[in-house]
Amino acid sequence: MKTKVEIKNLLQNAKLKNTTPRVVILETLLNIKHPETAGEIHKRLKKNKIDLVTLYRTLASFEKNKLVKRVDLHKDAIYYELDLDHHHHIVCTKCNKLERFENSEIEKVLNKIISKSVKFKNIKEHSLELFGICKKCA
Amino acid sequence: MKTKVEIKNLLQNAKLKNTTPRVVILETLLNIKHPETAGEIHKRLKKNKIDLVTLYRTLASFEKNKLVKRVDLHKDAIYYELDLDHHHHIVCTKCNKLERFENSEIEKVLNKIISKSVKFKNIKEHSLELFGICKKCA
DNA sequence: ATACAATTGCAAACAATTTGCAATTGGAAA
DNA sequence: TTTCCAATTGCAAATTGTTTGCAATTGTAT
Repeated sequence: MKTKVEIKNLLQNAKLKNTTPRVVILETLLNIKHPETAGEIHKRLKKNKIDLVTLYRTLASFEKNKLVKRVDLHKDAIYYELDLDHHHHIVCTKCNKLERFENSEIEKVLNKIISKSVKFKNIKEHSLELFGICKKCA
Repeated sequence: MKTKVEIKNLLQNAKLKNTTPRVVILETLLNIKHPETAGEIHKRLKKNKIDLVTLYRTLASFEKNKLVKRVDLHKDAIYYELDLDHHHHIVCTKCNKLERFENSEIEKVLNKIISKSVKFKNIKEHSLELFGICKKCA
């Protein structure tokens, strides 16, 4: 669990004003284990009366500052997640269960790929999600 | 370039009726080099007066039948692409230029990942896109 | 040639996300 | 501290992307 001070630092490093909505949203995101849509995150903010529009704008600025990333789950809305530790997901296309994973080999492969690229010489980010049927559903 | 007969076979294999809109959409998709949104694809269909709704429904059924896949380009709409040959993309976040790539090592890494998984024992599909700044923009 | 389920087009609804603008707020500078 | 200004927020309304309902049409198995 991050302290108030650490949260404040995250904002400061990103050169973002230390406002109540931002702190609350950041605290909330820290409690979420899996990617959620803006609507879902907004429900969690209920008691704090933070406008959905503010949430969208905050997510956008967090995204620009690499605090947050989008995750494509092949659904019809955008899923967001804190991006403090790099990881990926396996998604069950039947029950929507999620499993996180990390993998260091991927980075090596990506480096090889980029060295072969004509138009690019480095990568800033990448997305990788796996889809399948979980053991329970199978 | 695929012939009429091949297109017909693609539909038949997917157990989809061989209708004019589907053939036209499939032909169109075959001519597109990079993922496009439903709106963009629809513009290409102009002369053929195929309804945007039909396109959405067709893309959905093609997707279910693995003829088409969604590609997440971190934009605010869904991008679609024919999925006849497996590949990924590198995206320039500045000028939106795209480069395709294939990589066989990825599959090996994915197999390792799945063998470590608690909840999953195999993967049906995966998405992998890279984001960066292209040489021209850098 | 017929019949029925699958597919289509149109209109309208819906959901997610963005924009405009006036009021409020945080923090740098006095 | 107090002042001041740009950054941020909330509300209302607009926009964009996507889906749904239903009657008319079409493809294919019989």
